[in-house]
Amino acid sequence: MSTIKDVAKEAGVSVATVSRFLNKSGYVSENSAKNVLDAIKKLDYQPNSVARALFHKTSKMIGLIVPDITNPFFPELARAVEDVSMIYGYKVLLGNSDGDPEKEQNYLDLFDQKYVDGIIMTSRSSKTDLTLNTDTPIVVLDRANISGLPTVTSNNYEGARQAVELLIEKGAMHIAHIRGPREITSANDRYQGFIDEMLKNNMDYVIAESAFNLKSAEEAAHHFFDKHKQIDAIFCSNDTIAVGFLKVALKKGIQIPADLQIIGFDGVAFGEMVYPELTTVAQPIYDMGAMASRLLIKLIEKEEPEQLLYELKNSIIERGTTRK
Amino acid sequence: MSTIKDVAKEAGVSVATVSRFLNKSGYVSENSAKNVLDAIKKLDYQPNSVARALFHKTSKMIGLIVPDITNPFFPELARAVEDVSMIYGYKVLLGNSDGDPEKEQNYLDLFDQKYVDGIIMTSRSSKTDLTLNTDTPIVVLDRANISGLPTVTSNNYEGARQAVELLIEKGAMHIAHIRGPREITSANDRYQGFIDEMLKNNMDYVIAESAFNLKSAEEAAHHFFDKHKQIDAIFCSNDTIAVGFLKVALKKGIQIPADLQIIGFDGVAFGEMVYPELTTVAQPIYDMGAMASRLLIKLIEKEEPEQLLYELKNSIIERGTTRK
DNA sequence: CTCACATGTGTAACCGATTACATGTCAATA
DNA sequence: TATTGACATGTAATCGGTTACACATGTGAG
Repeated sequence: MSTIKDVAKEAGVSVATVSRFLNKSGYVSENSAKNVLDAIKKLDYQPNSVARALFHKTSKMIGLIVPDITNPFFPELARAVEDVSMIYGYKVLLGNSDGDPEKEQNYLDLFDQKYVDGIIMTSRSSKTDLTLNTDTPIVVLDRANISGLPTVTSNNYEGARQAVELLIEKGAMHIAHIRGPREITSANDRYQGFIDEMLKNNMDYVIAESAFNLKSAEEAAHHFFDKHKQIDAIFCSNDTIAVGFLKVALKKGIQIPADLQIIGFDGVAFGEMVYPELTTVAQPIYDMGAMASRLLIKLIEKEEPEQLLYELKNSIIERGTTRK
Repeated sequence: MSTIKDVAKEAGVSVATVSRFLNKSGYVSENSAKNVLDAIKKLDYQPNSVARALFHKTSKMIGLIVPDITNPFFPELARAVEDVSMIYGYKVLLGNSDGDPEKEQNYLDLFDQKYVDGIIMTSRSSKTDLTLNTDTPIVVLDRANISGLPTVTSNNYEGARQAVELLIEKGAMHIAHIRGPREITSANDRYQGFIDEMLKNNMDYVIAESAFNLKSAEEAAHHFFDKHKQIDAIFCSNDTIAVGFLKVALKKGIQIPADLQIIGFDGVAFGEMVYPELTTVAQPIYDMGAMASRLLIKLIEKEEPEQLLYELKNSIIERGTTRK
């Protein structure tokens, strides 16, 4: 690897001139410019971004913290973040936190040491759990409960409401909701949206609970179907739960969607892999990631963003687990 | 953010002493050590890793290039890489290449500029497509065709063979293989394993082809089922294709596994989400990622690794798309 | 009583960039 | 002719660490 000194020597100028050439700052004569350019090509020189980072206290990197990249919601988010960051010249440092505030703090510290320019995190921690370095802008994604920080979410409440509307419109009489964990804001919002819309329609409902993973969902489903024979529609707090219920229902020989309609939440890719395909309230996952990146980059570049809270709209995708 | 100078001043010693203390190198008196430690705590000092990186030409980061983190195979790999890297104190810089050699090259260059200590890449490019910086160790994952580089794969040929064995054992008489793209080594190996085992058993076979995505698989499946009525078992080149065929078969009212058995390859999470659950040749995805990290870290730390090619074993997971 | 060596510490060079500042040339202007 | 400002370039300080080296001091061996 050649350095700016090598280039300077090769071009017969000082390092300052090379630097000015590279950054198009200050004056460089045409002649020098040519020599420097030739030298750069000859030596295959690439400026060292660590040295730059040290001087500028800036790394052109953004840190991304997700609970678990293995959870199908996050790869798409991560992809979006990377895609738009890339456009603006930022690279992505990835961290999995498992939702553990300690791991989150580790990454936060680490990111600061590396002079990342900004951080995007999906977290259920509250502001008080974390020591935030106030010079580094942070955008919070999906779970909107680190109060005061710029946030990108979707309207979970409204999405849940619409899910219920759809089920009713499709003739459902006895609707159940499988809610997600109580620590997760979005699960609570979806729950509330469900409740409110049911009450508005004067309908009775059944609530069950499951974690956001397949195993937990299947267990819940087994219990559920043993107990509640009359239910003809289920709104699940996310697609994983929905798929778990779908599987168990199929196994029990329940006709989907004739006897039982199911609607999930998230709009994650595997909703299309199951049969019947899963009807769901789709979050604009990619857009949320892209939005978060753009917001963060505005913050980094000290532009005034229009808003600090972006709540994107969900849209219902009707597929095979609800009636035509 | 406080610097080593602040700490030195606070502790009443020179920066060299602080540095020696931090790195446990050279001599530091007990008294100085105590003062330094107090100062560090008081100032909440964290050494700046950019400055360190500049001096050491080392960043404690490893670069990970995957084609597309959105492809369900890679999150688990990425997770494994991050988990073991973390243990050894390395962080992960992520890049999606979309299999494009130009993007791969971009990340490679970028990683060098950032002084990453090593690189893990999943790539179908050949060594000649890429300009590799020879000081930075690289481990290639999954697709073993950048010849000469240390590699971690699974035995695709053998896995395919076993898949055929299983189908025959389960009474399949007319077996088809849906092969993956010809540019992908692992798809070719699986194809070859299929062919060889079929010939060995003196059986006729049908070959069809599909890209590794759901849409392409479903299209292929529609064509396939229209044309080949007598087929009673299908070995698919990966789980995505298998799920696509499963869906279309179910839609056509084909009984699975009674009339048609299906086996996939990869062992990706959504194989358990469909019903019937997908029988598959499971790659030890997490282990492969972990192995690649450990191998890379050995290379980084100039330890002599035992081997340069690790070929892990696949294992068949019998689930619902093959007979009991 | 020296000498050798372990212990302890500070000064300054260095990693590879950026940039403030000084210096110098040259043409246009007063 | 003296002054000014645009153009051009180099020197050296700086970012925040690490470490070679020089220079103490103290202790035990010969």
